[in-house]
Amino acid sequence: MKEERQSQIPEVFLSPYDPAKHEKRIYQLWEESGFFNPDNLPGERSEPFTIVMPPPNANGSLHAGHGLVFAIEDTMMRFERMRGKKALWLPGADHAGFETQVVYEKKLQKEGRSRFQMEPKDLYNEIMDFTMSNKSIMENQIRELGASCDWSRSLFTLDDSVIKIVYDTFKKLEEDGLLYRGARTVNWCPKHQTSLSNLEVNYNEKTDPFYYFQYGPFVIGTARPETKFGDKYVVMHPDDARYEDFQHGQKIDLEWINGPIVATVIKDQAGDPEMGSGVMTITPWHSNIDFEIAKRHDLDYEQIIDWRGKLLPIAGEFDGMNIEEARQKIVDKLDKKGLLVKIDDKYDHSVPCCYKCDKEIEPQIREQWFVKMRPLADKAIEAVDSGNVKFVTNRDERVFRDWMSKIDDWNISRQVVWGIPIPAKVCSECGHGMVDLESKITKCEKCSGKVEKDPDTFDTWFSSGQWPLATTHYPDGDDFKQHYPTSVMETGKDIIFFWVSRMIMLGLYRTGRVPFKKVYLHGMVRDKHGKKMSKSKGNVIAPSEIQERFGTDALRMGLLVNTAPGSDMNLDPDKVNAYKKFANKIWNITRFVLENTSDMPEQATLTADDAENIKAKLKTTIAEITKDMEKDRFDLASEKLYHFVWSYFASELLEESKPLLQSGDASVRISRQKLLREYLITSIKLLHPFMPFVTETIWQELPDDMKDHAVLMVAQWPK
RNA sequence: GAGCGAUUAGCUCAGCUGGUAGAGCGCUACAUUGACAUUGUAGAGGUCACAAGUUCAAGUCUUGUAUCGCUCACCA
Repeated sequence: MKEERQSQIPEVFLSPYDPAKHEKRIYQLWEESGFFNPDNLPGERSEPFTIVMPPPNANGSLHAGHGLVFAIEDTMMRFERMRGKKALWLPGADHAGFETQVVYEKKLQKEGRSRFQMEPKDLYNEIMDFTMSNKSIMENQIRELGASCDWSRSLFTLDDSVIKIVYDTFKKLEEDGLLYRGARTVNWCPKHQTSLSNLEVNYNEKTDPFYYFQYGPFVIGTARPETKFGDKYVVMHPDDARYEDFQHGQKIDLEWINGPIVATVIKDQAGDPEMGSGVMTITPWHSNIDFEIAKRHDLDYEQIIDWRGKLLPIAGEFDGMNIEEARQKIVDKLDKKGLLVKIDDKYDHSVPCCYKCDKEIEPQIREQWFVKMRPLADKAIEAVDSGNVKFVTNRDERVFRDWMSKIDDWNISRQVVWGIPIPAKVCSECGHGMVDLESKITKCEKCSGKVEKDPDTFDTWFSSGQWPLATTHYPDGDDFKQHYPTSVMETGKDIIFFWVSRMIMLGLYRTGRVPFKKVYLHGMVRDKHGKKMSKSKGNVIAPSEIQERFGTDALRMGLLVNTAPGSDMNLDPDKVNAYKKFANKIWNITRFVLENTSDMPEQATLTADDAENIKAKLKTTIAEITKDMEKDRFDLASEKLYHFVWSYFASELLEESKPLLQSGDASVRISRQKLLREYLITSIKLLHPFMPFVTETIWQELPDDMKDHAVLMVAQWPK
């Protein structure tokens, strides 16, 4: 009897579900079906559903965080595709400017080379080769995660069409008076030899000595004696009674590090009477606050520290010395001169550091391109106010508004070769910058001086900020007409400022419309104890490793179940293993149902009891799951499905069916067969967005009369 | 300095609009040629951080306290 039944089911079900045996084949089936491309989808589909994929950096392998990105986005896509929408997921790869260059520099360092000994062109070409080979590895990993994106529309952030849009935006910003080139304080990394945006700077807690020096009649305090050579202005608050005898502009002769100097008294609101003695000297070239004061009073400023972190000739005998090395020597010298008042050893402060190398940032004045953010940010806030962009969590919306309300101008130029060149000329005489898309400008518009091509490249986020325009081919592309604004922007909450906010601002700026209607931000993926994954801690889990052990579906479920939107998730292999078992459970349910329903007649009717069961249990489950998914609660939907399938379908329904399937009453038996098939087909469909591989593998083995389409990916979502 | 979040079973976390607590792993006992050992059944284990308040009713709402974490800003 048993052998007889087994002979009627596909042989594949006789052994446990083995993901490695099916996943590749199934992805190929999808890709060859053409259904990743919305133009090929079956049936009439008018309503678009579009996601622009956050293009992964093409400089390495996918990490666990990417696993979460693709699990969430693919689930969204598959759900909406099955619901009959014109589903388009736009893939891409990011050249990731500075990020990639840093990765490549490390590689060069291992080989005993340095970018500073290379021709920029050679360096660029090497990084291009490196990126291209990583890109194809990465794209295969995206396929392995089951991503149902339209590869025929794939784009790279350095493609010509992308650069064209970026250049047009740059030009338009100039025309609209939103772009300027100016000498301003920038965050300079002495190691990487580039400026960084404020977002690329981390503040590290440090305890340093704090020095008090006699500066003429004043005592000044500083943690950075090495910057003090050029200090010839002494600043105090206008209302500070202790210094009311000193007049603004008053000259004072005093002895300083390298001999006598003339200091000038400046009264400015920035002087904080509470701080130390209430008096400070300023170093405008190496401090933003000091620079602001200098600008207010039209003071001189001079560079003290060079681009490599060494002292300049103004330092006299300290010329050419590293600042770390010079500090103590300068203090010693001032001490010998009797100018050292005291040293406070426990001064806690936070110092700005490069987010990549952790080396201290040296603020420097440098000519850079800046975008005026206020007008762009105001439009973005309006878009949120009017509900044109919605954040899935209120928390994200608050964070967004807060940052937007106090945004600074954006330094978009980088001294990095790996990126989109800035199409501009710079006057070698007056420093004036001119946007020059066609390279036609030969002399300065302002002073008729000689011009040179700007050697810098764009901040990678300036181009990424226009990614929704690029991927939909603004302004004439069909995808732009049909799919912009896109439906959801799903990405990590760590790049809300870097990327999400800039896309909203630049999208609004170019098109007058938001680039996406909804923002879903996921949290970070950590190790099973909630610790950040890092190579140094050795707790990094590669998605591929988990996929090999448990299968892709299990990884996806492990990432999604009970991970509330926006909250961090801890990836525990034991949890993933639970869903590996679950995949096998579905597999065996299918086996049971097929074994017991192969003789079901075509004309099967449900008994009243079974009809009632479907109405009360199956239909309500469909409704609940659908509702959760519509609210982007994939964490709840997946958990409910797990319990519905395992605790109810397998443990209860299947068990209670066993005697009924043996019933002498044919109508009872046949009804039960029909009910089980109904449950199976519905479960497989509901699970498909979450566990696409095992469900499609099963689907392909099911008899045709159970299916509404040959490919589950485009079958109809249950109602 | 400012903002945000968290605090629920041994561990890691859910609990969405308030109705006497759930999952995975772990633990204990029992079962076994059953669709499934990638198993089944049963079970132990929680004054839901603390305090006060609103309410017929609070893990869920309000306020405060403590601890942890994250983000932003910044100092001479």
